[in-house]
Amino acid sequence: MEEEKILLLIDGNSIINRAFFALPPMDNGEGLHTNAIYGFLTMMFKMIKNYNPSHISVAFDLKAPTFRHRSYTEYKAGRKKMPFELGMQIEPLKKVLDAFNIDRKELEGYEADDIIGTLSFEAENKGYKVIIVTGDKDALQLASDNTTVLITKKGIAEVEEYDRKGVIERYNLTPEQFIDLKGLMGDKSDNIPGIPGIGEKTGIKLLLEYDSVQGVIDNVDKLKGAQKKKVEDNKDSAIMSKELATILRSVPIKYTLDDLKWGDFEAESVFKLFQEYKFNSLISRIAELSGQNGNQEENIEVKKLEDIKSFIEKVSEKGSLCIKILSKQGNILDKNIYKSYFSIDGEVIFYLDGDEILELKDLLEDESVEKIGCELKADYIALRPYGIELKNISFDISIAEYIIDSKSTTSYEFDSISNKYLYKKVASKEDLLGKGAKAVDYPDVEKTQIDDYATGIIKTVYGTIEKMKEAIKEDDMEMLFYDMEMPLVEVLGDMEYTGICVDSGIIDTLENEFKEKIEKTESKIFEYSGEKFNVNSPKQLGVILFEKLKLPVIKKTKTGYSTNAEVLEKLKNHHPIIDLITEYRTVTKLKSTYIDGIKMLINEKDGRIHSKFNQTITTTGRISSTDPNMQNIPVRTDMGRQIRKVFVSEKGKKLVDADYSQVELRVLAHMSGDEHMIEAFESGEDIHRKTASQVFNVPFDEVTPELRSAAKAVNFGIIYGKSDFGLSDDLNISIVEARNYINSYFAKYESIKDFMDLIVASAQEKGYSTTIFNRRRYIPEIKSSNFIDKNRGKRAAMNAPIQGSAADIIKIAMVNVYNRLKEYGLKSKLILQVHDELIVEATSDEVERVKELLKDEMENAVNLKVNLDVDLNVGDSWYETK
DNA sequence: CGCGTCACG
DNA sequence: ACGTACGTGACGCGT
Repeated sequence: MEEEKILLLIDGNSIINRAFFALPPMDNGEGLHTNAIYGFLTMMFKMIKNYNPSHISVAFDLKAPTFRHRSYTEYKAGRKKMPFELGMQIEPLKKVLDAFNIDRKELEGYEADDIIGTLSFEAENKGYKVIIVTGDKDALQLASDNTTVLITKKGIAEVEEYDRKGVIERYNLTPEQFIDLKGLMGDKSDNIPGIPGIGEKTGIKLLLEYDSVQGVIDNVDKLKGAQKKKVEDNKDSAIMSKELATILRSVPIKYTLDDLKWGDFEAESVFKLFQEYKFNSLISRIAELSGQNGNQEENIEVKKLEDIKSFIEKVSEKGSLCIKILSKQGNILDKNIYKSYFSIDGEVIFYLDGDEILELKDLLEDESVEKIGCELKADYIALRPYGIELKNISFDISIAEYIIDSKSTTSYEFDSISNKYLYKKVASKEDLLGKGAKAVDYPDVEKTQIDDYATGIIKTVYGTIEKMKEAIKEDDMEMLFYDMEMPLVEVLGDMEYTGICVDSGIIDTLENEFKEKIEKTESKIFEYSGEKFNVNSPKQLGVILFEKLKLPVIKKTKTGYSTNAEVLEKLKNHHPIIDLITEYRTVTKLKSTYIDGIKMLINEKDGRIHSKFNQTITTTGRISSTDPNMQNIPVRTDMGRQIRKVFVSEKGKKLVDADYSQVELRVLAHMSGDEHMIEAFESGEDIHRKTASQVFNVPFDEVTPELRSAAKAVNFGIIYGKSDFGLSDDLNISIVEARNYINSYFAKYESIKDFMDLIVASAQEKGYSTTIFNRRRYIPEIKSSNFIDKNRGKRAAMNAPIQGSAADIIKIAMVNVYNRLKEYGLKSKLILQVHDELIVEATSDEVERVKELLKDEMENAVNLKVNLDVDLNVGDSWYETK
């Protein structure tokens, strides 16, 4: 059966006009107003979705006079000129339509209406269904059984639908009579006179009686009084008005209906325009639209992997295999695989059910077969309970996209990658499982949907991998990607799978200790406040402190009084309740986040915590940790540090903790090449004291504690681009003094100053800054005209190379440590990374070798202009490794 | 789900 | 003159 032909006709001028006045102003940041284009497009997309047209054309008016002007010079006289902000949007809209390969028409001497009338006439006769969209009711005359006219109401969001029947119901008139109505009542907006004094109501009444303008004129004698006179006096005007209001249905325009076919377009050109116009929310729609029409992919074959032997042969020959494993919810240590999918070429996809994966163990562990995919760490972990160690994880598109553009706002899931590179909408994890779900929860999800989901991932991998390889090469990030990030996938997977042991006895002890302390402190707080309230509610606390106890308000937040630690510090001498509140805050934080939070996450099978390490989160290249976050376990205060007693080594093992000393400052010394800073590190002395002695020109032995802490604050401040204001606040000195410190610092370390200036200038020019290993961070806001954003961008530009290079270095060290432990056949395992610190759980007999290995690999991860220095500590718990 | 708060490097 | 240090994640509250 032939596909139904549906023609969508849009009155371009009418709709863009409506859109302009209906939407608040928008612009693309470069002076181009965009609200009308945006409105037009959202309207058009809605129509495409609702009516699924096979053909589309958009008709425009031209500035040149039309035949109507020639027959009636007053036609459309007095119309206001198009606002400048709207006029500038017409050409860009046409560009978008062209990019979509949507037909558009304009014809000198005729209006958009007439073009629409002509196209709809032919289409109707050829059996099309026609949909006309306009804001102008005149078009109702075109309604018929096969032509539906949509009139926008209230802006552009809603439309009223009229077919022939609809017009009759609404107006008691046929579509043809609608022209007669215009003849009688005229049209103010077009300056069509009609018969003065006859409006919509009278007009309809007359037409019901006499059928048409001619009918009314012929029967003028039957009318009475003033009405009779009006009609007699304006006969010619009525006839002319009807002519003016009649939409032509045979304008001399050359076309064939086939030219109006819709659906075949270059998604990339649309994407580029949407980027230029900053239509971020519309970008994902491109994929939908291209999927909906013409471009649709043929369905890929998904079939059971039967002939394992020949499959293995083929894979070995090809040397690469794309994998996606879907798991059921369950314990990380259990066999949870629901279905595994494989492809060699992206054209045929094979699957195995559940435990059948064991048949591919050798292949998956074959170092000579590259494994490609998306978020392969999950596949690595899913295989571990089966005794399978996925080897040679060589290309992960999620990680590739992360290093290509590590925006903090974008997701690196395959569906957004597909959107960006392929302009195709594929079923996302959320589409498959619903919000929040993390694993396949069979049988909630239809089998075919699951296959489609896996297919989407594998197609995306094959569709994007070559483009990504090019981008990586282009940006000189091959070492970063192939030698650091990709090997790290297995390392992080292994860390996650291994986990860290917790001592539940200690957790319970601490829990009770904290609980008692909280209760005691709370009741003392209530004594002082004279009433019970929720101390954890900043709102209620604010009322007690600043209204009931009338303490001075130090700072306000958007929503009320600020009660943060800084404010409480300033209030502590005003009232004894303050110290209690601070105490309460500290202890509840420790209990809720670190005791209760961690307790919930202890694995019931092995009594360990399997924190997740994420490789695609931070903008700088650092790793992040969640569930729980093992990278912010307290250490700075004594009470907080107690938490570290919870994290222990297994019996017969030790924790070996290795941390880099001043790695970021060393990176700064290296990158800037500053001779004095390098010399400071080469001296092997305490770096902050050494800095103080250099900057303030005092002998090393005479550096006072104050000078040392000033130097330390400046050293750190420099890394973050801190201002004199911030420094003065930190050190409790005047801004002038702080500025003097910074000036002396830069006077001594001239090359650091030059380096920082260079980074900022380069980021301003190129839009990004880079680490030692060419990791990029894009900083578009550095070009912002907003002072605050711009300055924040500058600071980010200065910090990213330092923080990022340090992240690069420890990643190299991690990969090397992991490989050496394996290579030597040691049982010790790398289990944690905390930015500049690695923790290995070592069997007692291996402790010495592990210490040596850690120090060696970490200090020699890279060769900088300064040495790297690692401190080692060993203990039975994390608390002891200090 | 945004906000305020606070834990880490 | 602007506002004032980079990068994270988790919790409880209140809408």
